[in-house]
Amino acid sequence: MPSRVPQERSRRRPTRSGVLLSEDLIVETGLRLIGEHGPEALSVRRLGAALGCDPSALYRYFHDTDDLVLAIADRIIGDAMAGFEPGDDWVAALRETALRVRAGYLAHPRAAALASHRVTRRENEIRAVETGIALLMSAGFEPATAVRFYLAFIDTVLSHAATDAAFAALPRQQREADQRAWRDVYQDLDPQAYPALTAARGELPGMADSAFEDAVDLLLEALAARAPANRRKRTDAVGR
Amino acid sequence: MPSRVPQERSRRRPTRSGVLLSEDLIVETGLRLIGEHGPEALSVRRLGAALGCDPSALYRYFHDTDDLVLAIADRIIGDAMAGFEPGDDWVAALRETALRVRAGYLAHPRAAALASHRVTRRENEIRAVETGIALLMSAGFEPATAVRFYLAFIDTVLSHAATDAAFAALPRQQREADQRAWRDVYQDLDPQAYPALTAARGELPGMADSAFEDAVDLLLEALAARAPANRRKRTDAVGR
DNA sequence: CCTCTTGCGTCAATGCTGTTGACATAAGGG
DNA sequence: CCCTTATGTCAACAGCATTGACGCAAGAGG
Repeated sequence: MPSRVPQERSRRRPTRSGVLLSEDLIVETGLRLIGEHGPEALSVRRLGAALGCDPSALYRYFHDTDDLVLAIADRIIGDAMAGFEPGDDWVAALRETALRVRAGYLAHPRAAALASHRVTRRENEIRAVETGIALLMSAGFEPATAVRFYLAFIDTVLSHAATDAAFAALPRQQREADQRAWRDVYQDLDPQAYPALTAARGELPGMADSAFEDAVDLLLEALAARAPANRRKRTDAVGR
Repeated sequence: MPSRVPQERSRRRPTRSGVLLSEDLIVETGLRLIGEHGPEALSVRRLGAALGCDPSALYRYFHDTDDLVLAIADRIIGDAMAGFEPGDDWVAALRETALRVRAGYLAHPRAAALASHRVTRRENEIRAVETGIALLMSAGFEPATAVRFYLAFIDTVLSHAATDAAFAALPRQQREADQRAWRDVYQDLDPQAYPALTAARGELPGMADSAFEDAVDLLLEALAARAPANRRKRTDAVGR
């Protein structure tokens, strides 16, 4: 069997039920399936049924299911970063990247649970990596350092976003129970055994909120402090 | 079928191959399977084969496979923080907390990947939160700030640890493909379209490594910079 | 010591899952 | 208009979790 996943398709044939398949349509249907019925609903058989085609037809478009998952992940990235143009302030640009990625994951929490820990190797991700490393190099970091710190930055962003998405993907009951936990369980503790928690008692409900922005801001603060071009403005040393 | 998972067992019968099953033995065998043959080796069939019993016998001990995974995860949690005593240096103490959590997750990635986004509300977690907030208050932070920053810290640690565990939990093929991705795909890019990636080409293989320590160190750096008691030593203002 | 109950290991079956090789049909270039 | 071949379909395989029925034997009661 030669390459089942050709680059371009000139001979598009409708399926028995009349649908014209395409990579985009499959990815969108997969995203919809996951959104409606949870991540476990993404199987070639269900996808085939939802699309009105034989399950094996999908292998004409994706090498295997993992390939499909990566395509879905890359679509989320692309949607999140669509229209993004970094300005002059590299810190602000990285901050917006962080917020956009998080928003993208929260828009598809159940798909994010599946996709958030993967390297997609596809166009949208590559463009995002290019932009991020360029921003850090414009801050004066050497290429090696820029790569390391970009990785630390984007891993923090993706990890937090995945956590927030996983929380958002929980059933309402579990989600609210988790939120109440910080108020209920942590309120009646032995002051002797837990002095710090007792002192901070009134502040604990805030634990239910996401620490995403605090974490990102702290990280960017440390990066700004270490940046050779210390003035938060892009040096344009690397151009564009 | 009445409760297949009784609390106590008085009538223990050896399996056909002579093994006496028990919850502990099953959990240990599961951990061993994962350790020896990778996370994908944990299936009721393989576990049955490894134990020398019919796969369905496991359902006498665990309600379903998720129940089994949680039982395994439960054993992991206690191990990670066992014997931890924070010293005088609050930054070093938080750093060790981070490393311990990550090590505990990485030791048993598949179980960790499943359990890592939940609030346990149990003793070990509460003690860790107490210790962490106490450390930040000893650095001079107000209770409200200490709570916020502890959340940012522990969320970063848990999220990164979950990411690393999720990666380690991938099937071998996908894991190796993800690692190769940075070397293969990102090497032959159009220098015009991707100047930063081209400049950093030689450094990209490092992207396959974990950014955990960089991220934690950057975060602790920012916290130390913001700490009112700026000398990295605990003030003992909060006691303990 | 025998008998009866029932816990628990075993077997077989169900219905999922991904994946692939062979086949048929129609699209569209020459 | 015909021929190549891309692409949708079909059937089959192997592996997965799970469960109901079955029967052996462990251990309690007499």
